[in-house]
Amino acid sequence: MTASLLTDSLRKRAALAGRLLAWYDRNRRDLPWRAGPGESVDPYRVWLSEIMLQQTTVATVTSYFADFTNRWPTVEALASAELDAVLHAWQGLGYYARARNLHACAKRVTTQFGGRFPASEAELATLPGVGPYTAAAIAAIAFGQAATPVDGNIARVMARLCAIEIPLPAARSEAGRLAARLTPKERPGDFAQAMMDLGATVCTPRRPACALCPWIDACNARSLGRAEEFPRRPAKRARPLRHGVIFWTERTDGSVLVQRRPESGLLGGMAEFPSTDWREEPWTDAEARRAAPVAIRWRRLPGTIEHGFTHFRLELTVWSGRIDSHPAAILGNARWCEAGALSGLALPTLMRKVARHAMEHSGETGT
DNA sequence: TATACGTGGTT
DNA sequence: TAACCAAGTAT
Repeated sequence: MTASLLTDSLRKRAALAGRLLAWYDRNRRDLPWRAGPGESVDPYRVWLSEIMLQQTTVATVTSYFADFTNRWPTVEALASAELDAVLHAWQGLGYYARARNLHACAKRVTTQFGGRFPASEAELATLPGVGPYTAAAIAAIAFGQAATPVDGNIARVMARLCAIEIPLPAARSEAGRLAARLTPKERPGDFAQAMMDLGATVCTPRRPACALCPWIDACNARSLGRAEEFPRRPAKRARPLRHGVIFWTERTDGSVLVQRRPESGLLGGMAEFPSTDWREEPWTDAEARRAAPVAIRWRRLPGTIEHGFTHFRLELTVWSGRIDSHPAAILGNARWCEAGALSGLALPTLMRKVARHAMEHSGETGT
């Protein structure tokens, strides 16, 4: 018997929710940000985990979450940190606007709300970096409000349960409307987490384990034999390939030229090595020399750095140059960083690849 | 509504 | 291997 959430009785919907909660109680995963039995929920940890988990896997988040909560056990502690320290701790996690908003949000909660996160979905949604999903998730999980977050898991579970034919991203709001009809007054936070766990472990994007699903008899997509076809997705656009030249500028004392990226946009606020623009047209050697941060003898290192961003792929050529003493004319906002201090910089993964490549090839002859 | 925004793991 | 995918938000 399949579910029809718009016409099913309240009792039938409550039974469906109850079955999922029972499944959750049997299969509950112990995650570091979840309160253990008898522990009270800490809104700070819920919020921090939800921000980290945006578009990021549990496996990746775990070590960052442990590091952040060790260094900054409270929202006030995080608010007191320097932005650069937060960016440094966030390096490698990606989507760096999250780190900037995290810091801004901690300050807002500390100054505007006296260190207590607001409990309502509407107030939560006014905080930097907190959108509709995160506001609902915190309200439900940390404050027991009957809110219905819709993440990718929940959208997929609902799209299958109700065979939503509308393609993403519009399917998301439809999924939210339907999921709200299932959300129980009791344990709304557990219900949301149960939906997400179900999506993450059973109702997976590919090859869902329907035999293990507490909703197998209610699932419309399953009854149609089309579970894997939901949610419908629009065709993806190809990611263009962009090219750039990046300059590894070494002083005779071993220092390297670095600079800070603009506060917003790609890798905003993170450290980088001076580089050309990243464009689709490859750079000629002559163009690269003209774009170099200082007029010295450069050599092009063998090989390239390849890196994938969300909306384009990047191929960087690394050029290496050595310079004596203190050149009068450089820089812009660039500065020298001692070799041993590189690890103290907030370097995104791309720039770590560049540094590793440059150091591996230092001493070789370029082509 | 559409696009910008990282990275690592899986298939 | 290239594509796909992940507990989304800001603009």
